[in-house]
Amino acid sequence: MSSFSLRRECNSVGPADNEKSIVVCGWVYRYRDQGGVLFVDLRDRSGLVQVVFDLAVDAELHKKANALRGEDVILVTGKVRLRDKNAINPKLKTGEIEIVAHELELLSKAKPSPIPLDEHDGEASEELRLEYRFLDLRRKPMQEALRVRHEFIRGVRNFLDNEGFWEVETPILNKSTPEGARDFLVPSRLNAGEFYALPQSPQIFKQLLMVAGSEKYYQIARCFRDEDLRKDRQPEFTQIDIEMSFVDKDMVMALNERLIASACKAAFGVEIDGKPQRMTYHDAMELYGNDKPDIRFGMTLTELGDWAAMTEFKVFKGAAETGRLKALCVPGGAAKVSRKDIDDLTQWVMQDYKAKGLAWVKVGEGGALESLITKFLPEAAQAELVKRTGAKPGDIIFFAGDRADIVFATLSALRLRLAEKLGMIPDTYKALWVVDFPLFDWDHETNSLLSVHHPFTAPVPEDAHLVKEAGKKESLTAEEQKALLAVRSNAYDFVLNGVEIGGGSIRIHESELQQAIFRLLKISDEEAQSRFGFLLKGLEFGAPPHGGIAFGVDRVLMLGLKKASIRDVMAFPKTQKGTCLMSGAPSLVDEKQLRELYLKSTAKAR
RNA sequence: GGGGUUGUAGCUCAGUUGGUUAGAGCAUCCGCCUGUCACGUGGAAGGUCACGGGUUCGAGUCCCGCCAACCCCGCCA
Repeated sequence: MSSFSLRRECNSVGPADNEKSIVVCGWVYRYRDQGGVLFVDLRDRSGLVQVVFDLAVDAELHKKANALRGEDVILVTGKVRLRDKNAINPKLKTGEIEIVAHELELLSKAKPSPIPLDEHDGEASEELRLEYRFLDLRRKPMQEALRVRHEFIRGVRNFLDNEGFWEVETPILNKSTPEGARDFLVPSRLNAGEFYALPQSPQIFKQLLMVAGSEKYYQIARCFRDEDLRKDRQPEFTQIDIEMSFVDKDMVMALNERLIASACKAAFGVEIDGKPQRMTYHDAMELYGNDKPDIRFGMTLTELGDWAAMTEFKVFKGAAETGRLKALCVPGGAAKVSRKDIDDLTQWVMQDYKAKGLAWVKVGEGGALESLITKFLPEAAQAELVKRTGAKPGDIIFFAGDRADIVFATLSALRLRLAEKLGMIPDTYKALWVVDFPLFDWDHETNSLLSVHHPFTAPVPEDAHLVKEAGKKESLTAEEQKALLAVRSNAYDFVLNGVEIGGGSIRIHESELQQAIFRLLKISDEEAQSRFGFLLKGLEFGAPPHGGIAFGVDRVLMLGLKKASIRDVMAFPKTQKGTCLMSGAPSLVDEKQLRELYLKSTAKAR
């Protein structure tokens, strides 16, 4: 029997083990050389325990221990001993005992770590942490993240298993469906010039599993999208992918509320209170300027479209006529937002959100409005403005008047940035469902309709006839097409603290409706057949009504663990340019490999 | 593709108006210390100031370029 079989986890050793001879293994976390006595804090996945090497007990062993350095991997055989009262360390779970070493085996010598692993020595730059990820993952916060991630996914599996779901795997090597995000492509060696695509999500397969009679499917699915990265976006990420048959929207939403509550309880130990509220897309945009609003704080937008006529300000009047005019009232902002801040904010919204400027009004202590534009605001307009925005002395009001999308983007961004700056965002969790998204969007480039979600999303039942009727017509005028922008989709997004963590819909299960949608999206029969003919074919062979959802595991964990990016909840994430600083991926490959794949690079040699 | 921030010892950072030999803490190496627990303590070693140009008598510092990491816009059905 090897000594390993006798091993105890460091954190498991306690007073009950007094006088017992035990084996512990792990990494040298800290060592304290007192001359005649040497202490080693030994770390394994479970935690820390103090090992003592005493010159008086064994001089040879003490000398051997003297050579130990941080991160050396050792095996210690020793006897557990209760510490003296004054030597107890209350900060350590194992602080009441220590292990008097009788044998020491150096299992693996370690070079000095290029990054600090001791929580008290701070954190290296992320660049170095990614290069030495195998060391970074030894640190407590990262170990914790991996553990919680495991608990979360286990919670999901337990819940869905209890609800009768089957976990089914779908292909990673897929057919490319150039729709939505950019595909990662994989060249086919056996089929010259042809490519697989990595799945952006298992969307079509999970629908076909419903056609296949699986009824309740889920998968912890890896998804791939070749788009630019953000702190909450990686080229590969993990989704809880779910699809159910014979359900309506409310059933899907209700199940997922319980799922998220259950998995969060398992992972974070928190009870999520009550049912998340539901908000229409329309309300989310009008009140927050955003389809994924952070509702942990108020500061909602004020409608000023009809108010513009009370002013003598051409900029406002013009905006209200051709676009929208809305305002954001920032409580206490008059003193906290300086002229310099306003200048910076103005430059920011012009640069990033295409705003033409940023008008503002401060409410003085006496209630009088102070601004460069007050001269355009008659008494009555000023009073009405204060009334509508609910502004109090000391507040500042920002205006955005422009094309609707610019107004929403500008004020939404301002709201979030100022709330953060002024410390208005409470440290809580608030979730909501956003529903009644439009089914179509307008593509200004091609002057045609686009899917907001994906083309398999069903309209709400009340609006389905509009789509079917429009689909029957040979051609539609621009007006007829734009009328369809009012059609609502039977979709739902789950939003937590201003982050979209899940989204789904009831799908189209009738091929007639599906074909109408394709016609409206100007996807020809041939094109539809070549791109997703296998789904359309499936829908013709008895497809049950079905719907589902997908949750971003990384994003939920980022929020639950209060991390600044999803990189901190993934074991081996990529940089913003999609590279792996540890492995060096992506990399050049041999000419021979390319030839086998019928590929030739057009990249210019560096 | 665009805007911004950062880059100085192994690590985290300081470095004034452009001016002598670029500093500190931690880590490393050599010592001292028998009850520490982020031990303490004496000493030593450690620098392509990301990289390439330029301005200047003189550049870590100013200018131009470039690379990388990060944040944002575009993009992400």
